[in-house]
Amino acid sequence: MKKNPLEEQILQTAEELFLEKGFDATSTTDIAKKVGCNQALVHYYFRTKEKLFMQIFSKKQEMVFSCLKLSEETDFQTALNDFIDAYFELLMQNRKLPFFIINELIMRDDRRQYFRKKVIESLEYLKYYSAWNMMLQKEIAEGRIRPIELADLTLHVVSLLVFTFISLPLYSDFFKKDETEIRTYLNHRKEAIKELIFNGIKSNRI
Amino acid sequence: MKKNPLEEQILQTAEELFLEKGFDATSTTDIAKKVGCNQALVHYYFRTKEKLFMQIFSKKQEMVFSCLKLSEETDFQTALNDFIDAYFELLMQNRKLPFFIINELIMRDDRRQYFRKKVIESLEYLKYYSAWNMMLQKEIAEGRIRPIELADLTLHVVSLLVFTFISLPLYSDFFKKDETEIRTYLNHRKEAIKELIFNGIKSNRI
DNA sequence: GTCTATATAGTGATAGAC
DNA sequence: GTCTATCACTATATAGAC
Repeated sequence: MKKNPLEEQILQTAEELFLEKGFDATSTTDIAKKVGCNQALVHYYFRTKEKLFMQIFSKKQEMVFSCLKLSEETDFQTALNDFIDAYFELLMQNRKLPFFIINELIMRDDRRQYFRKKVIESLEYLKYYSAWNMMLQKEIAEGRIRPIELADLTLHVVSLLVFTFISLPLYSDFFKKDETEIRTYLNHRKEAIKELIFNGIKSNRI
Repeated sequence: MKKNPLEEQILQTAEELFLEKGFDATSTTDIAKKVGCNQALVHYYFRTKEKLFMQIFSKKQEMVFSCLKLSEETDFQTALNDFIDAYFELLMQNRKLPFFIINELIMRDDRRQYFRKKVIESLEYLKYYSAWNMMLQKEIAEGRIRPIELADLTLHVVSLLVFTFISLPLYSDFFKKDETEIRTYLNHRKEAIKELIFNGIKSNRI
């Protein structure tokens, strides 16, 4: 089913505004104004603001989980390194994604339930989890990584990655950085985070 | 100047609601309803919603910087350990503080400028920064800590601490945890974070 | 100081003309 | 499919009675 170009444009503009300002602070009038049409048209295509939002939210939410696949046939350290690279790349190209998701999940109970349901439905993730865990346990057993829960390690990594992008607007605003400097900063942060993680989990028995 | 008890109650209630739902999602009508008075009274005491909010925001913002003082006469590792303890304690007793501050700073340009100005005004922070940095450089020079920028280390620590509390609503909601379990979880996270940090920066030359 | 009433503006959503 | 007009609602803020 081919979409009307205007419908596409509304969807596109809504995405920009929702990502920029969140659900509450974005009105259908704002969207219409930016598109250059009238506000009724937004409701004609998507009926409610909520339905329009959820199309965007569920798409963005899937991006969050898109990096969990791990390259088989390799060791834990390489897999983790690749994961950090992939996730960082995703976030560099979608800088507002972390705050957008977190904000909506924290602010609204129904979004949180929706998100939770999606996670549980996707049994895939359990599969990935146990694959990761087996690799980690092997490294621990063989004395290359100090004993650590996968859940803890995951939280460490996610904290470091996500907060980098949540705090990015403060960084670029406080220090008046331009796009080139921001890119340099982000690449620097990626390496610093990797260094902390890999040194932090490395067993000192070797 | 003694405050009217109702004025105090409005301020208190506004604080709860702003911390819970943020500026946008809290109306002066909400506040009045929870206090048990009428909406006009909120405006009588504070004139505008913005002025009421800023009283709370600036107070909360100061809390963010309240843990920077470092205990003199000690080594870097101990000082960092104490800092993490102090900050974690502050956040455990003010769990909504991180998201509240971040949310307002990201959503509104004027709040960001206000925050920035406050940071710059407080030259105190520079003093603390160079004190921390001297101690760190000493540890690096003597081979106990691997070379690292203080800015990077600070960002690591803040990321790990702050994200723990930003994501806390998701944790307690997803896994249906009660208050006791949450406390256990938080204490566990604190130790896990310390472990990562201290192992991550420790020089392997010793 | 506390109330009711209201001015003004903005919201999401729909009806109906073209 | 796109528009104008409008409804019902909620918001902040103020005026004025008591």
